[in-house]
Amino acid sequence: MATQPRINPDPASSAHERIYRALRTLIMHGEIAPGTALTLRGLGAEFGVSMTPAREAVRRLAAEGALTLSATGRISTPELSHERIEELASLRGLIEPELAARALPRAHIALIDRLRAINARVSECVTKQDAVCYLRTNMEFHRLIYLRAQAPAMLAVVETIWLQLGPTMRVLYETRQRTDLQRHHRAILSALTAGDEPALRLAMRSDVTQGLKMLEG
Amino acid sequence: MATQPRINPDPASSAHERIYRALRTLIMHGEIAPGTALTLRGLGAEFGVSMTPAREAVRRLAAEGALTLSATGRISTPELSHERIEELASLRGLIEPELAARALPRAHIALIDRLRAINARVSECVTKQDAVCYLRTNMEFHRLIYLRAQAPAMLAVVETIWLQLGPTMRVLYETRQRTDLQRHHRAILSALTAGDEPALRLAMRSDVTQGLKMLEG
DNA sequence: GCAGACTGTTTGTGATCACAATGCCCTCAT
DNA sequence: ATGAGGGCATTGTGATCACAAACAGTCTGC
Repeated sequence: MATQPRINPDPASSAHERIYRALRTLIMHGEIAPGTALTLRGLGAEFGVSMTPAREAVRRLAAEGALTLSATGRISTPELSHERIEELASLRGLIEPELAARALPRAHIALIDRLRAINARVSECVTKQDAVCYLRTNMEFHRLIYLRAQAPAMLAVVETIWLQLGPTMRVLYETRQRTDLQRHHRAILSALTAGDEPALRLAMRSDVTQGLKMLEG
Repeated sequence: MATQPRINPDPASSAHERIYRALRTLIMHGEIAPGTALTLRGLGAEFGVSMTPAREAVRRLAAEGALTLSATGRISTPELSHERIEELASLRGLIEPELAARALPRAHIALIDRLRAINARVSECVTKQDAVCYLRTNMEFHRLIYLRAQAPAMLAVVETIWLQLGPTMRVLYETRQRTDLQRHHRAILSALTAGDEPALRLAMRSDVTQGLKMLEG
């Protein structure tokens, strides 16, 4: 691999940024099983770069909790304990209703229509039994609401939590019964339409907590 | 600077870890003003290492929001907008009461005594008009409570938020009147002693939100 | 048969270097 | 006096290398 002259000076497409985004998406969508081992040289080779940018991407993802570094520096996707899952679920249950409530005053009919469209795609994923598809479109649903809240710092925290849950959620949604996954989304849409903040907070909290609580005990 | 042979193989004291911890403490305690520029070579020289570990520490801190990377890659401590401060304050107001409530069943008299001792040191810092001292001991007070909650993921999120607020809080606490900074801490101690969860949640929320809300508007 | 030592390989860490882009400051023309 | 232009120092990026620790496989000795 010869030294590649830097063609593109755009910082948004620097080597470590590309690896970071690619890995982040894979992890958040649950496309990497918990406990999977990664290597810097492997990642570098996979993306056609040296170890340096791979290391930076890994460090960044580790700081966000998306990857685990062992005591000896080995890299792997995290295997979450039940306690940790409960904590992360509680955090979602605290923050996401707040984001929804902040989005509510700005939720016009156009937004709700787009949400309905995404929700239809969520249903497709459920009937197709496609966990990755489900996770991706479900996050899209939530993110579209939260973007309206104009609260980037809160959204960043929530996305970090999604990231930490990613590998585990995939396993989770493949082993559980999929009944009524859509009920909460319908309740969210109703509350958004009616402008009913307490109902919205409740529906959001249920949607977020329900799927994860069943892992405990 | 000649190549330093690796004396200490302990991963907890690797070069990038040392820089990370040192910088993190400085930032969280508000010892670096918002908008201060840093350089990789400068940090490396300061800690007697090359750019490589400095870069990793910076990348990690940037991922946590403790440092800002400009579009051209320049490194600086963040200058938070009022909106962002409000968001971070709201997050604290959501999460920290929950942590306190989780700690409550485990809060024995020994813990409360230690909290009283820390609180006395907080008072000293206030009378000394020492902002850094105040921030450090105040965080110690909160962290000691939250450690009892046995919720490492939640605590990590909260500490990340403290980290983001660090440089700004210093400025904040130097320009405001310091009346009744201790009132909330006393209320927290009372509620802990009485085992009164609703009062504890309320006192914690007030303590956390009060100081930061005055920046808006 | 099996546990423990050993060896070759893999892997993360940190240093160093080349490079391009950025930022800064001085100069000069208007 | 001021703003535009140019050259130089500074800075982040990525590649490459040396090194030591960790891991995995085998082999030996009991």
